[in-house]
Amino acid sequence: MHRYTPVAHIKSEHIPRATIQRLAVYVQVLENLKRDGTEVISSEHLARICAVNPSQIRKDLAYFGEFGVRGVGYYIEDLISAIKKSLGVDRTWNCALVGVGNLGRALLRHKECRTRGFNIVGVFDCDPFKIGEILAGQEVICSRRLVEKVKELDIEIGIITTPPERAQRAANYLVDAGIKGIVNFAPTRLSVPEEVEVEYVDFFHNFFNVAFKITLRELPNG
Amino acid sequence: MHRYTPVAHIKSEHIPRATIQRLAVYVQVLENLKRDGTEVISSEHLARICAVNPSQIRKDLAYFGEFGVRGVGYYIEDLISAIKKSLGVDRTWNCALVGVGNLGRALLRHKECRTRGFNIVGVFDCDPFKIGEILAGQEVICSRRLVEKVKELDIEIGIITTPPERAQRAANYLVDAGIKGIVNFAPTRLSVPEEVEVEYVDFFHNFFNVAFKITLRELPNG
DNA sequence: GGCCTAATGTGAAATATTGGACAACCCGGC
DNA sequence: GCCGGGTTGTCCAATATTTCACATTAGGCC
Ligand SMILES: NC(=O)c1ccc[n+]([C@@H]2O[C@H](COP(=O)([O-])OP(=O)(O)OC[C@H]3O[C@@H](n4cnc5c(N)ncnc54)[C@H](O)[C@@H]3O)[C@@H](O)[C@H]2O)c1
Ligand SMILES: NC(=O)c1ccc[n+]([C@@H]2O[C@H](COP(=O)([O-])OP(=O)(O)OC[C@H]3O[C@@H](n4cnc5c(N)ncnc54)[C@H](O)[C@@H]3O)[C@@H](O)[C@H]2O)c1
Repeated sequence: MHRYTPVAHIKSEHIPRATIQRLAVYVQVLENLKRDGTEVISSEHLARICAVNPSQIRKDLAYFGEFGVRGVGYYIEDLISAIKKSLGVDRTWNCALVGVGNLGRALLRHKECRTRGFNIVGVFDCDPFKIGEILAGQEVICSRRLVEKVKELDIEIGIITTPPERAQRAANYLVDAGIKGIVNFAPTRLSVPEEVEVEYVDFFHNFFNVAFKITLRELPNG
Repeated sequence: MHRYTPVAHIKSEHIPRATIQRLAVYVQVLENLKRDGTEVISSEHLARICAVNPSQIRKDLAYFGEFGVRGVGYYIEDLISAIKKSLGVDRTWNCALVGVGNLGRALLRHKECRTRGFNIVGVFDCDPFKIGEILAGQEVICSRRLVEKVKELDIEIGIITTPPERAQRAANYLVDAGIKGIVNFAPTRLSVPEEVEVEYVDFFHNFFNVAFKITLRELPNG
């Protein structure tokens, strides 16, 4: 029927958001396993670690191709490559960081951004005292110069770490500069044209989740 | 049939995780609207801002009670209180921060943790050079003293911001101390007893999502 | 007080996601 | 080359979630 394809990149019509989320988890777990020297893993074993159902994993992978070997399992190294390629993170994405405060600095110093393929190549702020400062080897640039710099540095993704009341303005600059996607750490919804992809990061959501789950447990009926 | 209950806290049997996620978004948006002086909002208007379906919002709220006024909409202040109460964040949760590196410091300095109800009352690290240091008014304590301190300070939630290879150890300390929930920022899955709630925070998942969505768009078929 | 408008709360239909079962098939041993 | 154990890929049933449609009801106006 169909040929065996070691590392395919076949796309099904629509992929659930939840699948993408889980694929990111699988990569994380697989990279840790690889570091520990494991070479092959079954969907059942991976499922136990990720606390999901084994067929869930196989189904998630099936959206993109056939990466396993029947009777054996998945070769971890190959699987990591295959998932990364499927997600579009088998390459480097140039990013602009807008807003150099506590969080922006923590991100800049975080080497893993680069190793995971998100390379911060431009650092912007509007505070005249910060402009010109060198951080992690990068000069802080005035955010008005975003349009010019985004083109020059071939930036595709903008990271917003300004205070919330400034986030929309930062987004506007990024949109004007022709950015393709925005990762917004400020706790505000942004309004951007339809062709720009926005992801909101808010770890208070995670705190809320824990609080809620604890509260539920402590309810009379468990 | 049923009485009108201004701020109820009625629980349906099972609430989708996605609903909790969205409720957190609603709170964020509502608090911004409140700050701008808006007092009443309809599900339709809120839905537009959050980019969801209006009946989705009404259904999400219906899990917990009836918070709106027919023909009018929702009184924002009341709705915020109602959602917070429903999620279990209408109170303060005492938290322990384990691991005082780049990210840990950024969190400590972030005043919003407190205003959102998550109060970091204990700061722990295993590095002898960091123990004793004062950060944001808090003394860094040796993580071996977690058991003792968690009881003393009435801590219920642990925040892990250690390097990934140390995260499991930090989790073990927290579990031994009788913590109820863990928010783990290290990119590793943890193994903890069934009665401890764990939430994983990894903003690379958000970066992956953006990358994936951009990649999809640029595919031949759009 | 009754009527009209507007927006909620909700049951039922549509859709999406997950889990279970099993045929297909790889690999090593004989 | 064939056989048996083991694990994938996939179809289908079960379940969960989202959306629709509308009856219901609050509030303002006459
Ligand atoms: N610090 C944390 O741990 C943390 C956690 C969660 C969310 N956040 C969110 O991340 C954002 C940043 O937090 P922070 O603690 O780093 O704040 P911060 O005040 O330390 O830093 C904000 C930076 O943005 C710059 N800025 C303001 N307006 C700008 C503009 N228009 N263009 C470019 N730069 C601009 C400021 O000059 C400043 O350097 C906030 O929205 C905050 O709510 C922070
Ligand atoms: N910095 C970021 O922006 C960022 C972003 C995403 C994820 N993370 C993750 O967050 C974690 C922390 O990142 P970081 O940049 O702050 O790292 P870091 O190395 O700056 O800090 C880690 C801290 O943990 C302490 N520590 C180590 N083992 C410990 C133990 N057993 N008990 C208590 N403390 C211990 C260390 O002494 C150090 O102070 C990492 O797992 C990282 O992958 C960081």
